[in-house]
Amino acid sequence: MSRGTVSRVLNGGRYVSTAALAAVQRAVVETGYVANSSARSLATSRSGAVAFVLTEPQERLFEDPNFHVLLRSCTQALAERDLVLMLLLAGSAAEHQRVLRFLRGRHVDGMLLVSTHLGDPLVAEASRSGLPVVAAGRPLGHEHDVRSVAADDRGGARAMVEHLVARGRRRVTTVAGPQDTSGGVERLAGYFDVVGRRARAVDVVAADGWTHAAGERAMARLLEQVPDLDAVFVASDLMASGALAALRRAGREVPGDVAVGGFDDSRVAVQVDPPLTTVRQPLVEVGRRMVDLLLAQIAGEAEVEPAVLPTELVVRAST
Amino acid sequence: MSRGTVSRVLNGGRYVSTAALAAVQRAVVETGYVANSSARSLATSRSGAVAFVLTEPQERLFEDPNFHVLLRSCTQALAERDLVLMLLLAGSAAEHQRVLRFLRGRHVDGMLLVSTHLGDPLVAEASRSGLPVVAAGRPLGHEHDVRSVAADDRGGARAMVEHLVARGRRRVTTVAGPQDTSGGVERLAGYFDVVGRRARAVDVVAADGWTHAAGERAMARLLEQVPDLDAVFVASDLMASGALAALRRAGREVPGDVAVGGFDDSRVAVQVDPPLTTVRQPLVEVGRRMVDLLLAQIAGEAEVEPAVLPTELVVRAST
DNA sequence: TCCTGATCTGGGAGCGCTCACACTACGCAG
DNA sequence: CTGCGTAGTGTGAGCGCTCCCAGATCAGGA
Repeated sequence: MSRGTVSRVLNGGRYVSTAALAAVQRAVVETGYVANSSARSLATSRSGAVAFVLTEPQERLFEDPNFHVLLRSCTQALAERDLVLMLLLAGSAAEHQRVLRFLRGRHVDGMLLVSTHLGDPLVAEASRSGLPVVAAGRPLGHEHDVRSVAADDRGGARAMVEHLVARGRRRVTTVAGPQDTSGGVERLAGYFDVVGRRARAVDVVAADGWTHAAGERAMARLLEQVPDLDAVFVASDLMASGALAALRRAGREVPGDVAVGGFDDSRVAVQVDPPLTTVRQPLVEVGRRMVDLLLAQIAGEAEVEPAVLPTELVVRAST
Repeated sequence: MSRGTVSRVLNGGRYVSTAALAAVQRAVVETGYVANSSARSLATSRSGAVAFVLTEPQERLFEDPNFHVLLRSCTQALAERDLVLMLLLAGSAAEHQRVLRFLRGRHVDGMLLVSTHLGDPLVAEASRSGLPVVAAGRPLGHEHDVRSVAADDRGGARAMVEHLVARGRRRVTTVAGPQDTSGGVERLAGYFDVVGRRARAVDVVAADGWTHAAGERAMARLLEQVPDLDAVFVASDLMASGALAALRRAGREVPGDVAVGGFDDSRVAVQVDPPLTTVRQPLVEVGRRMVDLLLAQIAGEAEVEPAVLPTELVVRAST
């Protein structure tokens, strides 16, 4: 039995007699043989691993459940294709350098880029390196050279604001997300789509982060600027939980005095009181599609159309 | 300039002249050379990667912030030593098989085992395989053959129950965690340490999961069994947030009617209303120590003493 | 002067695979 | 009977490193 035959069996078994195939398979089971991955990588120049790169400072990562849903969904989708996920953090400058060195070392076959900000140098470097890359969310400033998968942020925001208006609310305000991220920009655009000419500058406060605390701060400021507001669309559930805290502290009833709408339909939406009306983002699907796009790119397929997945309004007690 | 010299420079530079060293370093910078990791792995039979294995069904992973703190801390600690973390899920039987095959293929130099249950076959396999392994939390049934790092669950629980008693509460009950996990068992033991002879069977309800929903269910049952309870120690913050919901639904004021103590000091502790008195688990430190122990084991050091890290009572408004 | 040991360099061997190609055997059409 | 295509097998080469040994150079002591 030659090495070549064994290798053929292990890689799909074309041009192998049934006798040889059975013999090899039996031997594999008996000896518990597992191919050495480094040797295989060296010979094929494919590592079987994909990097999942988080460009985000500590606080958000600790807090935001969205990342974890995405992380899990990507891990699973990769595992189904016998690929493994390597988790890389690129929050600080030092980490950033390490990630770049790592990618250049061709440890991985591709890269999933999560939560990028406008001007993030990693996006530019990634697109320049020639390594297959797929971003979660529209990569601001690199829409044309980096493939991406995103939820329909703008459409979802529009649906939410329309819902608030349909509930009879007169003064619909918004706590927007950070404006250097695609989610922040798009969801605010959706708000303006509906509010249109009636929009006033004071009705909008952009939070300085996607966190609970940032949502609380932004809501407090919004209450100062617009004391008679009766509805607020908050650009994420986590920020909305902070907004609820600010409203409670100000003595406003939800939804009696103020209707609150969130975004994401993450688990915090049902853990707060009252449960949040929100916009469901199909994050599990986003993860799967990211993996699909990445594998297509690794295989050399040339599709560049970014994927945009539909969102869905989920009505609960807060509006 | 020979390959040998270059290799020597790249690996610490013993027995290299300063001239050669400078020349190689310059060349590396100029050409942007990065060593190929598969080739290096093949030659050294070290992969530079460590597996982070989650043995847990979907729901908990989505919910519990503890995992993410641990995940991040391990990722960071590994990165500082130029190692990379591979995330593996072993929730279902199929995933389980894949993980085993993966480990046997020597893709990784070691394994961090998180959230194991009593009777988990992965623990047995891991300890048998000879691959360096460190578990988070005492690995029930394998305390002597698998190294571990854990917080002082029992001591922390004791401090919390003592605190409730010191607050003048007469009927201190507990929502315990699942009894097939070390956290569940140890924290309940800490409760009994304080309550001692006065303990009654009806005062204890073990939840069937570590989730918000499980905490809510368990609390509802506890209220049925002990209508006059005036304090409850809940074995995790996430479950405590569920317990708060159940108490609110039953019309009980917190902390007026019922004092509620949690465990973990995760971010949910400060996001619920009222903020939870809880027990801080040094999870970041746990992650670092796990990595330390694992690297020591990989290096062949023989220490087997499991690490137990101190906890700390954090008093907030719920008690 | 010669020997010894320390420092440094070069190159062969080998890590465990896959790939490409040469080769055999065999069936079937011309 | 010859030629040709196809299924199946064996083998050399090579992926890009590290390890190890042989050899060169040089300083310092006998």
